[in-house]
Amino acid sequence: MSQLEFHSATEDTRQTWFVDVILPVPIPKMFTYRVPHELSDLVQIGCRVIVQFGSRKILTGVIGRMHQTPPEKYEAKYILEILDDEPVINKIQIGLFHWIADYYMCTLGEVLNIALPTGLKLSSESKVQLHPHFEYYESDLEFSDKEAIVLETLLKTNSLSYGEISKLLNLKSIYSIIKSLVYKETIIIFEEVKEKYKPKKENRIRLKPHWLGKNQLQKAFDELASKPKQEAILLHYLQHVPVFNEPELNQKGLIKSSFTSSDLSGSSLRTLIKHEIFEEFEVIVSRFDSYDNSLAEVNLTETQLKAKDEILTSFKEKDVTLLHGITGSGKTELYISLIQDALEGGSQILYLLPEIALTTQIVSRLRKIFGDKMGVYHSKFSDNERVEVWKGVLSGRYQFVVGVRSAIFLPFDNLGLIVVDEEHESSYKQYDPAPRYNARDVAMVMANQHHAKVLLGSATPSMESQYQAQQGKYGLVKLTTRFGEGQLPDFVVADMIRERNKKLSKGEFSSELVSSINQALENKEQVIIFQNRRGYSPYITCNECGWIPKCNSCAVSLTYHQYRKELRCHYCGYKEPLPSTCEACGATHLKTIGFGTEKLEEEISLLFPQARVQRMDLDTTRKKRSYDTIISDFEQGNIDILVGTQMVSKGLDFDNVNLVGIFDVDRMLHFPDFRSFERTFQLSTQVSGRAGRRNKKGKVVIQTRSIDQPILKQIIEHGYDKFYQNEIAERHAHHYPPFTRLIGVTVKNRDVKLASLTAIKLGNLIKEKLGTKRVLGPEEPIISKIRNEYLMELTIKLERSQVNLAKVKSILLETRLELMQEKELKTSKIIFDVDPY
DNA sequence: AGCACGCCGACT
DNA sequence: GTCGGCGTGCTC
Repeated sequence: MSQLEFHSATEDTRQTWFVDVILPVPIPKMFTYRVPHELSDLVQIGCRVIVQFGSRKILTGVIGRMHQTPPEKYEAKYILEILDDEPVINKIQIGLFHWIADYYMCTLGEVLNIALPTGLKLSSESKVQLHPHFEYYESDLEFSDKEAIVLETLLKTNSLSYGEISKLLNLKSIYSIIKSLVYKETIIIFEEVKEKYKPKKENRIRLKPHWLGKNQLQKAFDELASKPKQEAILLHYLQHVPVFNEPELNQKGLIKSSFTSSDLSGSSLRTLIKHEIFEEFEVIVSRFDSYDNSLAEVNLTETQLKAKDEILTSFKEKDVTLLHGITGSGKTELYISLIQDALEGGSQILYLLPEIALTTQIVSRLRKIFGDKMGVYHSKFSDNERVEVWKGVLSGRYQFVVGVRSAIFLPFDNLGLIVVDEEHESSYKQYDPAPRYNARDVAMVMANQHHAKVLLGSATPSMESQYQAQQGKYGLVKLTTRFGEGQLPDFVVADMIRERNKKLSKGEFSSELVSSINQALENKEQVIIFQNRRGYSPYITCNECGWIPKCNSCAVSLTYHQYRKELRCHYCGYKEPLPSTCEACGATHLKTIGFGTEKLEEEISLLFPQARVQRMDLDTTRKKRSYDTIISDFEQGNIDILVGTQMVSKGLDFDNVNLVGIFDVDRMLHFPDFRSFERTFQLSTQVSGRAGRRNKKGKVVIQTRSIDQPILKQIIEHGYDKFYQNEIAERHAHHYPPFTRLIGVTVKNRDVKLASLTAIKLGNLIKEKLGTKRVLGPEEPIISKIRNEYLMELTIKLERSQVNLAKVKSILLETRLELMQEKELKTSKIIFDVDPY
């Protein structure tokens, strides 16, 4: 009793903690919860907590701040549980989250949602069960038929989720029934929380310890003398685990599955376990195989060594260095060498790659050098695997991580170097959902937090990065010689208009491309044809009336996919079978218009019947292994011609490719966007880099109808500098990045008129506040409707030096808030996209 | 974003 | 009369 009094006395003197929790909801603030005294010693910033949010929802959040100020305007709820002994997110990250939310104009919750791997998030499901004091058969209460069904089912099954009840009663809204049953105190509602991450477990078998030792084992054999099947199992065990010589090996045992693989009897094993000769136990194992370290050495060439020196010198003065290295100049070796140095220095390293460049090829190459020290963070990994990489970074197991965009969210606490390879890639920018962040740019902020260095690498640096380098903000190092004497390819531009007029072309294939392919096939060389459009044809049309099938939910024509005989919308995923007749006039002839990779593949097979053709695009690489299969088939020479989208442009080194065809450069060139030239230059240069790797000069054929475009000349001459000079002048003249900063604004509404009304009002308000010159639009985008929402766009252009960015953003957010007060416009969604791509 | 709650039209 | 639709306000 005195003990109890003593306790409560100290509790009164103890301070009550409050925590501001970041919750995965799109509300722009943290939520304050009270910490029960018994948990006071356990709360830490960065730990996950379970809290109740709203009347019933249970959520996982992360503690973002701790303090002792009770909120004034409301009573804080208690946190229900703390999930972690140690923070899963560190303080540097919390700071970064704030920066991202601020800079990219989204909420902390949205950042958390993307940052935390799904496996670390918990979700809850509302369920009901019978009230403990309620006895159905002894009750005098009146129940409706539906209520009775629910109660009777609960007697049998213990608990039901809302969804299950809804199905059971064949009703959509079950709310009133539940409310009535709760009111009658016959059921209670509870939340079931599930931890998603499950460690991988392995069942193992070992000898019970008292059998260890020669005499004991002999005894065991004696006992089993008349039971050959059991004896076989014991022998199998001893063969793999020689406990005679090393009894300590028994501790680890032998994996259970090894007993089932051969002709050993499972039931005999069970008997042996029952008779306590063997025992079964469980261990938690990693989902990743283990590897040896340092199997391979990296030897840099003289040029590479020189570049490395320059980078290191540059790092002394500047935090960011741009490495401009042409394709095939061996940037990867350079990265590896720098990473090795950083590892020895004891700091962490992050190596970012765009999705399509993070291939098995590159991972296995790195694996040979860094072995177990390296973690891989990839979107094709399962939720569980990602949690293991996350925890591996926390525990220090992975000092070095190679990963895609989202790897910037891993819990690093001591970064020394971040490498952003293919720095110009647009896939570093996340577009949907929020946060609409650019991993390259966030990486630089992150490096700043850690006092780390950033190396940006590219064969075709983005205008932004090159400009910063020119201005002296970043260091600049060039690598201009190709590895292994490789030469840059010859370029040929095929003028499709002339070819067509002179009837030289075969369909959409120029005579140049056809003869080059024939030549390559004769020489037993491989060919890559690049076409940045998947599917069979971008649309089909009726020969008679010109009808074109369109998506019902989006303002686009449906793309025809031949291998499934389907029409598909590339924006919302809608699909339907290919109609046999025109839905407008009933005519039976529908023709395909335009070339996607599928049709290209088909036409090539027809034109070159002797060649083995393979297609590589989103549709042929959906499965986890399919990408690798195609690549290794190509590597082994089982494919003569590879047709593909962007996927064929990245990081693949094939010795036997000497011809690359760019099937339709115009499509990229005429894309209505200020970056279209930059993108065309980058993509064309990257694909061209696949041609002629070793000792032999490759060839690139570019098909175009705009033969006079100066940019084609720049691609041909591989004149990055020339291209940059022209393009930077254009950007300057028209006030585009890097001279300005853009904020894209998208307005969405299911009603066309409301979408445009909102956009116009919004446009007027911001024009008033920021000046007319700084606001472009509103305009209807090329695709004016997606998933049944009509879109309108505005672009805000801000001069870099003259504008207080933070102030502009707060004006924008205020304006949105203001507009959302208007009853009519409330249904509109307004989305800001900072630094759009 | 969810979810509760309210108000309204459309059917057993 | 329910049932289900959608509009609105709130979440520590």
